[in-house]
Amino acid sequence: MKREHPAAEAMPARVAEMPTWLISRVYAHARRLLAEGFASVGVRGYHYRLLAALEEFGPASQAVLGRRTSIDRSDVVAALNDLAARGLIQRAPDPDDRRRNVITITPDGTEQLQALDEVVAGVQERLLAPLPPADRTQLIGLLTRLLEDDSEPA
Amino acid sequence: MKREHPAAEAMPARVAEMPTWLISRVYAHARRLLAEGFASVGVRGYHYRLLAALEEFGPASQAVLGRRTSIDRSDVVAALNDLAARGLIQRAPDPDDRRRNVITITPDGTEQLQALDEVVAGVQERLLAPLPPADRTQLIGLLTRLLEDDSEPA
DNA sequence: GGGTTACGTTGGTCGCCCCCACGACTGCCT
DNA sequence: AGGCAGTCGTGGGGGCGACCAACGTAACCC
Repeated sequence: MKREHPAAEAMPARVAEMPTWLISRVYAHARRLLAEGFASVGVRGYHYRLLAALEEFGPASQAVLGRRTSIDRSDVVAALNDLAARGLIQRAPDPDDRRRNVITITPDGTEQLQALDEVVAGVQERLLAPLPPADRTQLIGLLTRLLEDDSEPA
Repeated sequence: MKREHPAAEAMPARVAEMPTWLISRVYAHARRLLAEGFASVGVRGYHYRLLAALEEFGPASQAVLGRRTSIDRSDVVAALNDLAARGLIQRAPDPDDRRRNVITITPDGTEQLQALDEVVAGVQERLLAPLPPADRTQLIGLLTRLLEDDSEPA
């Protein structure tokens, strides 16, 4: 009955309360939860983000998608290949700019996305479970502020 | 003058405020800062964690080190190889248990660790820069609570 | 028209996390 | 004493997320 993970033991003190460490732990936890949820549908984070961007902003070029989702151009290609292979998106050359592809989400894609939305919502809930609503907004606010000042003013 | 990163553009709304997303962004940010800091010394997160564990708890077997730092046994081997090659740690067979190696941090290792400690402290500062002290403790508290209830009570 | 910029794509790297299998060895239990 | 369970070090593999370099094509702008 003692399966569990290798057993945590004790972490070096200087690390235990280090924000970067806490972040990475929470990240690992979140990623795990997401992976669990996505696994059932055979999908990864990249796929979800791309589908979401497509559904919210409509058809777009791969480069734009990449910028919107913070995914590298290269990785967008691969992820879209996967999605196209499953018929969740459609790739067509842009008549107005022959360098581009216009990516469109298909009905199947929209459907899949809705299912994923529920999965993701469940994950948020599971992740934040230990916090009462007020603290959740607090946390979201704090995290957001960490990112706002991200760009170096220099 | 606007080379920057690809340029953020706009994120899908359903994702933008999603805790898992914020976490992953903050994590990416933190990781970058750490990587920058560590790069100058040619060291990675694993190395730092191991050195810290050695300095705080004293010599230990590789398995114990792995448990203390949450690093997989396999990865501990590789990281220790690196550290040993630089003379920052020393590997010796344990006379009391011939399955084990006893890992000891060398004076050079301690020295290196101190340098790294400063680097890491600087990174924490840079990461939390947008937040006043009160909010920093708030954040740390919230993150910690997300982790506490991590293990399923079952 | 010629230089610069943007696009899609290929093909890598790296950090971190994780699993499996093996041989060597210990420890415990009977 | 003998045997089985469990540990330890090690090597192998894989996966995900982020990132970078380079190319050929096409558009842009002066």
